Amino acid sequence: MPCDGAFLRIASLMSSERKQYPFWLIEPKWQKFWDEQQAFRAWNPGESIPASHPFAQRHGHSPAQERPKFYILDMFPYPSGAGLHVGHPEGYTATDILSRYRRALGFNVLHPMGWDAFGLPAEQYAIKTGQHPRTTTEQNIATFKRQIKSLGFSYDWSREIDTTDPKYFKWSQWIFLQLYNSWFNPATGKAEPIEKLPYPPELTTENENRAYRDTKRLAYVSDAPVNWCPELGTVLANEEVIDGKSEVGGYPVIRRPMRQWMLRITAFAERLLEDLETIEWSHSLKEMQRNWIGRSEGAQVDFPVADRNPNYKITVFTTRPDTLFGATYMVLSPEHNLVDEITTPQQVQSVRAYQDEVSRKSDLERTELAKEKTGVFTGGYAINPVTRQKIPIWIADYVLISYGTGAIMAVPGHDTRDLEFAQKFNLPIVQVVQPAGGEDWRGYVDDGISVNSANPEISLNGLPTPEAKKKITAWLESKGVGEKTINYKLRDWLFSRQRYWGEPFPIVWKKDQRGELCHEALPESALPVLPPSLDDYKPTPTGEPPLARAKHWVQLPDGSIRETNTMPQWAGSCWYYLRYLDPHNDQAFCSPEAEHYWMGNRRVTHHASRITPGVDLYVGGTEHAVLHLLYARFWHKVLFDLGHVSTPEPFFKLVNQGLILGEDSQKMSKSRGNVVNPDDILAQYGADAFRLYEMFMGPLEMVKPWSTKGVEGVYRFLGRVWRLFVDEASEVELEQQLTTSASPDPNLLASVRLHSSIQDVAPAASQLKTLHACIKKVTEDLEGLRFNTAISAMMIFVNDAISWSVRPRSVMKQFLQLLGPFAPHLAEELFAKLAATFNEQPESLSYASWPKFDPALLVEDTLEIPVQVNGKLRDRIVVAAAATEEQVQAAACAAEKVRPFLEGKTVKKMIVVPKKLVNIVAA
RNA sequence: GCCGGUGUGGCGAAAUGGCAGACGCACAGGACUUAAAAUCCUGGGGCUUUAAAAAGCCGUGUCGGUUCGAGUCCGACCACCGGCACCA
Repeated sequence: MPCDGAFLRIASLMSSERKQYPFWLIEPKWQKFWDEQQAFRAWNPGESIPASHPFAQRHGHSPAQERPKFYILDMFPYPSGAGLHVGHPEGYTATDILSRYRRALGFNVLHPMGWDAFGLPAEQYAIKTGQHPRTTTEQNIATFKRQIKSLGFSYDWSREIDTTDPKYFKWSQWIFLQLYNSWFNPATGKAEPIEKLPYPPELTTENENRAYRDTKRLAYVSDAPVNWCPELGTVLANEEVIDGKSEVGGYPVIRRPMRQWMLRITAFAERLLEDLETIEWSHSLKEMQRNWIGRSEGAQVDFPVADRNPNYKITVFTTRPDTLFGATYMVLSPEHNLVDEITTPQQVQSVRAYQDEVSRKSDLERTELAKEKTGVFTGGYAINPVTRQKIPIWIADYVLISYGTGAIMAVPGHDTRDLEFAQKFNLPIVQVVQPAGGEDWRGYVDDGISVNSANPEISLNGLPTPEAKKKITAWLESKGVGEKTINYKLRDWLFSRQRYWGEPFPIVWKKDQRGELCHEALPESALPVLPPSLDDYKPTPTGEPPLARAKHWVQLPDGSIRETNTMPQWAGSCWYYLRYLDPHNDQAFCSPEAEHYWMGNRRVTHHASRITPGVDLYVGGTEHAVLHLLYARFWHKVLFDLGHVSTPEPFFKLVNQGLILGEDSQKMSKSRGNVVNPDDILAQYGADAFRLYEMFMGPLEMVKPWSTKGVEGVYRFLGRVWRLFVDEASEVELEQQLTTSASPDPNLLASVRLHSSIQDVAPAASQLKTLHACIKKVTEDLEGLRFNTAISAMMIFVNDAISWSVRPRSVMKQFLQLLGPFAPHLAEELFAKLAATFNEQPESLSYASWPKFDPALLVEDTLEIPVQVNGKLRDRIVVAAAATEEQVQAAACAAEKVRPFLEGKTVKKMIVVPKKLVNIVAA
């Protein structure tokens, strides 16, 4: 495919359509210039800055760490074979504009880019074609990088990272070891080194200690049922399964017990929830995280099993302990481990049959498709601890083993699901809550007043639900049969995958004295653990990872064997923002100095004390709301507890860019044929127009449809800017030269002369007003991330300035500074031309200090003020800006079109909003 | 079902409680041109009255409220988009 930039530019040059301005000469010229100059290199503490670098020229020789920092981050892309789509540059343009703006304000800006390159698509492609994933990954990265570079983003490419680079994933593995070698201390609420773990006194042998230790690690091995996707040949995390299908590819997922690595994210549930208060994320995103964590407050209650050894008890979790008197039966999940104990001989057959039937159902069949409740009676009974009645124990698949305790007390009177079940199976339904509004109590699930809820020791009758909950919980606690509990929906993170293209675990398995397999961490010196080379990357049907095929790699000389699972794609993206801080450090994932400077805080923080900003601004799509963003927060907190980072949260402010839809307002997809290829747009209109259009479409966070006509609009605007600055005759000459010259030579741009109206004269008051209104609007809008209205402010400036017969150089120069962050190539070109024409010291626009607006210049002498009568606009009056309220009132009443509306009426009141409006209330 | 977001011209959109529709697209008219493209200028919410200038009325999803004044604040509802969902 001839998708080379130069080729496309020549092709577009030859097309009949006349171009607005020679962007195809300007854009590569400045991209090359920035590259050669390393213009956007961010400086770490202690680094010496070459005197020739524009940062040094602007800020002198003072060390970088004395400048305020600004860390502005994009979600790094997965370099797919399809190349960049128009959604990527939306966020990237926004952050680029802000990076350039912050540099102009004098900040030391860290704005890096990298590649999240481990993952399934590369591996599947490898299986299909037989190429090593490394090869395709490198090709894809090269394409992405070329496309991203052609947009002129001001990334510090010296910090580029690639998660598949052993120099990078060495530290992903290192962080895994930190998790492995830590435990969560509930007393301190923090991750602590595993060496500090206290052992219960009853453990005596080292084997017992080891087994205990292994159950406490933040990275642990579990045999619980997991989401297995046969089609992908791997297990998946809960977060990667949507409606019972794999997020990638949409293949069926079944539950199956497998020995897997888990990360103890649940220990951090409360902190992950609480700390959302300390960061500036969108309301909806925080809500999604809260939802996923799914905290609910309630009580655990023990129900003794009747007619059995009293040690048998069923523990349930309920958010409605106040309805305990209404619990008329119990339901266990079919997988619950007490089912076998409880089931009576008569019921064994039907229970087994049901368990068997359920186990064959996918999650989708168990939930979405199941309209009718199913279940069977176990034959066993439990004792309701408050009514002392025997209540039947059922099993049913509407009770999930993975939530709460895997068992419920059923209160059919006040729970929709229990009611449905009870009606189907003729189980007793009693009322224990009286609705406040007199509705039917059956199936009433909201708060009300407790009724029928008393035994000789306790009565809830007459109490509103919240008080009834408190009272019964306290009573249960006093009896030792229950306690207040907080339950989370969040499950521990399934962290291993049966894949080739991922980080190997730094873990080996050995046999202990008794011949049992146990795991052991490799020492740090063994890192990075490189994956073996394989001929066959295909998953195995048994679920054994493909790495197991590399026999020599798996077997170590001392007889131990390597862990053959690999880490999920999220591992690399969990901490990449930290590696950017110090990407070439081979002694640590990042130096403490770099971490303190870039993640630390020089500004004053607001409310709670623990807050430090971390990444100042993070921009990316919502699709990572509960995956990457939750996992990264979790890892960051562990690193924080262990003293490796200085902030509890990684990303202080986070903005989601909205999805860009196709021209037909539908999601872009190949099948719909509405996909816009950035390369095409770039070839036709140039990078500056592309960037500007993506920002002009509407607010960053909104979902919005693409319009190629809209690109033409901003492209015309850039053409107007060009013509505002350059001499038309000299441009015609350039065009003629271009038609004769074989290859486009950027040096030809030198022949373009500045427009003769641009002169070194003092600006008129009206010109200054136009300029300063623009400075004010653009500055304020950049602070508020309102790129679309900032651009319209610049359009207003140009629409005005184009009619000026004299264009004062100082005004035009400041306008270019405003334009710079948005359309950097064009602005640099004109900025340089301006300097050259007036023999000014050439200055890099990238580091020129941001213009300041002067409010005094915006003050008007006279004002046009609308006059309303009874809230309806009737006329406008012109008054002196200094006019008193009385004068304004008099002028308003005297206005020609106002008088007819006052005739025969008395003026009751007059509202005068200074400099804004007059409203006359008359009756 | 629960949670969140969004509803403004033909379209993308803009408006610290104070002139609704800035800016742009599309469209229409004009200038330039042999012509077209490009460019430049002008005009566009709806309805009614008028030959016209002009004037009046209506208008920000629907209904109601607060206010001198509501796209904006409050209450109820409707539609669309996104997330979660047999979560006890």
